[in-house]
Amino acid sequence: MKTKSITNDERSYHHGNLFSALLDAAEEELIDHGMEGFSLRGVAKRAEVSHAAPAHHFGDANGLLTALAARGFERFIQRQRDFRQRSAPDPRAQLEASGVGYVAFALENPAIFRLMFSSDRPDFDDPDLQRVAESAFDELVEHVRGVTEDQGSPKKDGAMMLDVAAAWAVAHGLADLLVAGRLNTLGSLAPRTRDRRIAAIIGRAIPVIPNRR
Amino acid sequence: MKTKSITNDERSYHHGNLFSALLDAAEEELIDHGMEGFSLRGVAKRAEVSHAAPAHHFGDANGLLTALAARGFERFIQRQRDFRQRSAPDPRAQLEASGVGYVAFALENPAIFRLMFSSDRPDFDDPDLQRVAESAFDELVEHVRGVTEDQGSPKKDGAMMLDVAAAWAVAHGLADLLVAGRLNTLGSLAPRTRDRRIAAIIGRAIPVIPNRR
DNA sequence: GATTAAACTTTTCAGTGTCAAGATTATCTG
DNA sequence: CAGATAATCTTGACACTGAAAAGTTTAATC
Repeated sequence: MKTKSITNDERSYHHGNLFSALLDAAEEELIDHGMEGFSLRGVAKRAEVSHAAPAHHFGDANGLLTALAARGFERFIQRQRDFRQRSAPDPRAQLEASGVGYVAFALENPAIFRLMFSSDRPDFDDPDLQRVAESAFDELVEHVRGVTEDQGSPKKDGAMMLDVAAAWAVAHGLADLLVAGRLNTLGSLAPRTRDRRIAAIIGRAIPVIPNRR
Repeated sequence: MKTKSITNDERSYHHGNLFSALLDAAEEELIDHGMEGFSLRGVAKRAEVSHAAPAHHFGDANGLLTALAARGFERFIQRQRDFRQRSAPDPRAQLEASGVGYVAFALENPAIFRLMFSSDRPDFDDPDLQRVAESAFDELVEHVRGVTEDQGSPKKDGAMMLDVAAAWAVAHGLADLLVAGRLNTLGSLAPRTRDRRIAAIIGRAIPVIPNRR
């Protein structure tokens, strides 16, 4: 009956696109209060909807966070592509650009990044989340392969795995430590010089000279 | 009056050493239920004490977690020392051993590790926690310096900072990804070979040949 | 245009962290 | 060795949380 006439025509009993509205609200809630103070009821209040409304779309609170993490991974992938496009086309520059994008995403979205990598709450058995998380991993592997093949020495799978682990670990370590505010010698630098240092560090992950060991 | 005679003579009104008993209980709680399902009342129940008892020793729940994180850092430092002692004495081996110890601690104490590095709850302005966390950082810096000085090329502070960031980032990245179960190509290896790979990766962080760039 | 399904609300419940007030024991002072 | 005082722990209350159940409103379908 009483269609609360908000500025816009929206807001009848059925919200229309509560699903994405709740994701937005959840992201804000996470940014404002952190994982610690995250509250499903707070999210519902933000979306101007009853506290039980989210359940219908996401099951429970962790379901909402799972969907939010999945959306995070999509943007995460996209951000790395952005950095690659603006970079030189040679494989090594491309890999380093991916890493800089990895870290940039983390610094731009610390709450989401932590949700994606340092939380028990998202359900990584969820098909959507699993698919998009794997896809992020696959792109990394592809760019590592690009570098090693470019260096003329096609490696067998074991050595390849070592390179992937090394590249991923540096990028992730930098991102996680910077987000936690633990690497301020790097973090307090101006963005441009900071990104140059990050690229340099990531470059070390895959040695130019074929390592013996 | 009624001293409930437990097997031991303990358990009067005053517990005696509730402080450390609560830390132990909190650690178990964290291991069993994760940061997600951590409950102060659950901790109190484990220590067979009323739900408000922890407050007197730790203020609030985050205070308890702060103290737990601090104890974690002490063990963290100790674990790295263990690995160093069993390793060759040359600077590079010492640094790599530190890194392997870093990762080993994380894999042995995933819940505590996450509390130390990926949680908002501990208060890093707390003097105790801050001191011990800095001390962990200092040892790392010292061993990085050891490697670079050993290579004959004494670097100025900027380059030194880069080396520290690189070494820390790889170790931390490996630890965090392994704990999250995201690096199973590495994580599913037998411990000994796994540790060899980890040492190799960490070694890359500080290039043998002075990098130009 | 009636029936069915989907979207959302209201109510309720057990569990949480924190605070205030009370009970018990240890410690310190004379 | 008392008597006071402080430290330690318990009890009870409160506002808040996530989830489940049942009810209400709108959309979709036949």
